[in-house]
Amino acid sequence: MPIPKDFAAPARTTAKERAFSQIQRWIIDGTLQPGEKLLEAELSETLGVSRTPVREAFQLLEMGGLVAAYPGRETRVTQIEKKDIFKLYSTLAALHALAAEVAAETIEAERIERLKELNREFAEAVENSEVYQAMEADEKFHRLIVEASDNPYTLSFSDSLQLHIRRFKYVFLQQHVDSTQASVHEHLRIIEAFERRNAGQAGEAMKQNLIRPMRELERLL
Amino acid sequence: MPIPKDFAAPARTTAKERAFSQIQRWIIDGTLQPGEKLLEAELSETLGVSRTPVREAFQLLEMGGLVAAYPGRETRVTQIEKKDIFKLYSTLAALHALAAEVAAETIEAERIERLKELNREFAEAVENSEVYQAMEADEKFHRLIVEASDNPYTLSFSDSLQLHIRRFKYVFLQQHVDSTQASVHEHLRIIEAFERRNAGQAGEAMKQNLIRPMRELERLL
DNA sequence: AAACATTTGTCCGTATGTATA
DNA sequence: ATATACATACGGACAAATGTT
Repeated sequence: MPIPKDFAAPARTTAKERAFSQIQRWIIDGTLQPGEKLLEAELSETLGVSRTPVREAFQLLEMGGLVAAYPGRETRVTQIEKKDIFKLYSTLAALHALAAEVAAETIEAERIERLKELNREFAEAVENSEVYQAMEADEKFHRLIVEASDNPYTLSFSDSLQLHIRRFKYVFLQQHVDSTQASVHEHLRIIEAFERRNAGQAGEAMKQNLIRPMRELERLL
Repeated sequence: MPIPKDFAAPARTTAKERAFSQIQRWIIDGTLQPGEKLLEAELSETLGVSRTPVREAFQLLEMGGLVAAYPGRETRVTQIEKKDIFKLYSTLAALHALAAEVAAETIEAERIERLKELNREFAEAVENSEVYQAMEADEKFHRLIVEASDNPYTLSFSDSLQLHIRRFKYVFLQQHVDSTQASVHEHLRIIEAFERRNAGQAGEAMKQNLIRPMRELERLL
């Protein structure tokens, strides 16, 4: 079989990117704690690269809001607090509602089928209390809708918010997430709205699907 | 008079930040054209700094979507096209509508007063066909509302979108913007909604205030 | 195909600035 | 207040990769 020419993204992976991804993971899963000071020298040794890619990674993380840099002084992991739940979810709800409205007008049958699949996966994971799998399926479900809305700005903002939310779940709830039967049904309502090309219903169902878990999270903390 | 201790942000300005700001300006005002290749060496000489801060600036610009980096190969200014008008404005409208709804519940009299001032400035600039001043006053008006909504995620996304929109206006319309009398009145409706603490009206008026100029821009191109 | 000219990616040294004793 | 230790910001050199002749 002929190898398909290294299609889509030949982009080789640089030391900077590896450093960035790894440090990001450590912040999200709590290995690097909120408020912790990051030392270039220490991390560069741990990661087996020089200080330059680590420095560059810090700056990217700063733009994403995962660390705060005080030039010439230090770089620290940002804090996160209960108030952020509302700020994160309300923003995400606004963006995903928009995405759902736009997607409702143009989404293809094939993508709808994929959404159904993902929701089945999600339901199964919920059934079996596999919280991590449920979270992943849920995120994929939402991301596919944002992709269908064909808006790179929304997509990038959404990814950024999801990261912070994930971090929140890890730090505060040790990965316990709000995957419930209710969410499965909300997903079905969204899919139904897509099939009927009903943008309004799609947007509303999407908002519901984000506002409800937000309230639950707030109640838990 | 005693100098006030370098209050709030003592944060010294680094070479990286200067490079970042300058290159960003050049991209937005079209000095650096869409699709143009950026050379580290050339820019570092122009800016009178070494390649390091320039490289760092490139990476930040990439996160903001103003340039695209192909690792090991090159970095280019991103393209922009008519389709982006809808993508940019619809996203901005969703975020600003949210901001207006939240702000309506909590905004203080003082800030409302400041909004009135800004809208007077805006109206005056529109009256005198000072398009640049009008654009600036309009942006300040919107930004103040987002600040009032007290959500750093929305604020940072909004700033990012405004940059792209500004770039759009420069590149396609040579700074001709859609500042009309209609916008002045829409601003008044938003202010009125704030005074009545009517979140729904605030959000709707805000959407109107963004969807209308979007349509006008689309018509013009 | 191979050597060349460019340009980027990475490393590390040094100066400058910051915090601490 | 001064000195000391330390971390960062920046520069410059080299290595690796790209695409070009």
